[in-house]
Amino acid sequence: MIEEKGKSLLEYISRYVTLNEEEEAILLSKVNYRKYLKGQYIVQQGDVCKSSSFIISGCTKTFYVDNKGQEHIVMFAIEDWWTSDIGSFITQTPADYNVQCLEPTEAIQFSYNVQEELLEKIPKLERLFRKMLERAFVSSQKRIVRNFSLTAKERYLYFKEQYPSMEQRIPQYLIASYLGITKEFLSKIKSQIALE
Amino acid sequence: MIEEKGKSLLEYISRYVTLNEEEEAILLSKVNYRKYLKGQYIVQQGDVCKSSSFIISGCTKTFYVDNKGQEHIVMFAIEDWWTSDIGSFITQTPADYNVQCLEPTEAIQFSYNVQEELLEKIPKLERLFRKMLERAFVSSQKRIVRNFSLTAKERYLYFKEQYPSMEQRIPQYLIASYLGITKEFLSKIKSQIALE
DNA sequence: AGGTAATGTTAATCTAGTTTAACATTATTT
DNA sequence: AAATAATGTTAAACTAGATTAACATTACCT
Repeated sequence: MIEEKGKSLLEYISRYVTLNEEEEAILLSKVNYRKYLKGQYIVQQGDVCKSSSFIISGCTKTFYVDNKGQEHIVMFAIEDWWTSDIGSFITQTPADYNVQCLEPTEAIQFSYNVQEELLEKIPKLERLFRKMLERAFVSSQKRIVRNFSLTAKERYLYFKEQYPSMEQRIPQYLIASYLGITKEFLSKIKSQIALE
Repeated sequence: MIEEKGKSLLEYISRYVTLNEEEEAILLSKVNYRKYLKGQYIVQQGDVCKSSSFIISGCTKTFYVDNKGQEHIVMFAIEDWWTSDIGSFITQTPADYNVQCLEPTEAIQFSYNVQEELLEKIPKLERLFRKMLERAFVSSQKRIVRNFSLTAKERYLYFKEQYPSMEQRIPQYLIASYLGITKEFLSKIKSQIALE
């Protein structure tokens, strides 16, 4: 089961480090395959995030509910993306974010202990995670800059261009939240674009 | 020279991984100590960022000049912080950001090649960089959330509380830029706080 | 197929933060 | 000590985006 499902994960990993067959087998023997229904939570704000998930199929939203009860989308994840509340995962303290499935979602999960164990057995994986984090950090920084230097319309156009497949699958009001604007304003932007 | 200056770096590293004396010596023999005057650039937008810098003393700003000519502060760095344009550094492509010294600044620098070499000789360093990046990524994500869910005043108060020493050393108009507001509006916020 | 919940639109009013511009204060240089 | 540059303040007019509320459309459930 995992062997078959693990294909996309191994393919992903091979972009960063080269594992031999034995190492691949060890890895797949330790991780967990898990299926979620639409609407189910992978992580809940307040719980400790026990594992980080590599998405095989489906789509998730990561969001934060502020003290006024407002939901703010932090990120989306689709096939071949990782998702978790990293802050909670690395410190094993309660999560700030929720990760919820927008579609039926299949994931391969690394529990905290398994990840530690794997890093010990296959030290090459340190390099994998380092490189993944480098990229994640860079794109997070770039997003901060975009949020400051672009208007809402420019941010929307950028999102559309960068993640065309997400634009189709995700409701507009969630995209608005990701962009940091209201759904009404996104609607206005779209109609404005339409008659350009 | 490096031995003496390297103390704070080794201390910093020891918070993440344990190096033996030999490893510490190798590390210090490979890195470079460098002094900058106030106003000098460590990285310039458009150049490839050749090294990443650990600050021993002083203070830097990382900023981005957008296509309207506006400066946007991405981050500040003081003693015991790292700075560089990581995106440029890891891919060895032209930098998006400038890193400029706000004070006379001393730094220990890891060139790209030296970092690669060190990672090979002291694999434990993979773990160090992974852990540093985990923290950097988490705090970057948190900043995105703050920018969405807090008002300008709340963001300013948070900054003051988190980085009291920076608040003293850095001109208000740069802090305003970091917070994503104009200097005039920060001035207004401050006078409003003053008469509360 | 019909009913309900989820998603999307439009428009009026409002507000947090911007812009412009003039002036005040503090450092830095000579 | 004066002159200049850098930093900080105030206030009026303006705008990007929020809020509210009513309505339209689409998807989902039985």
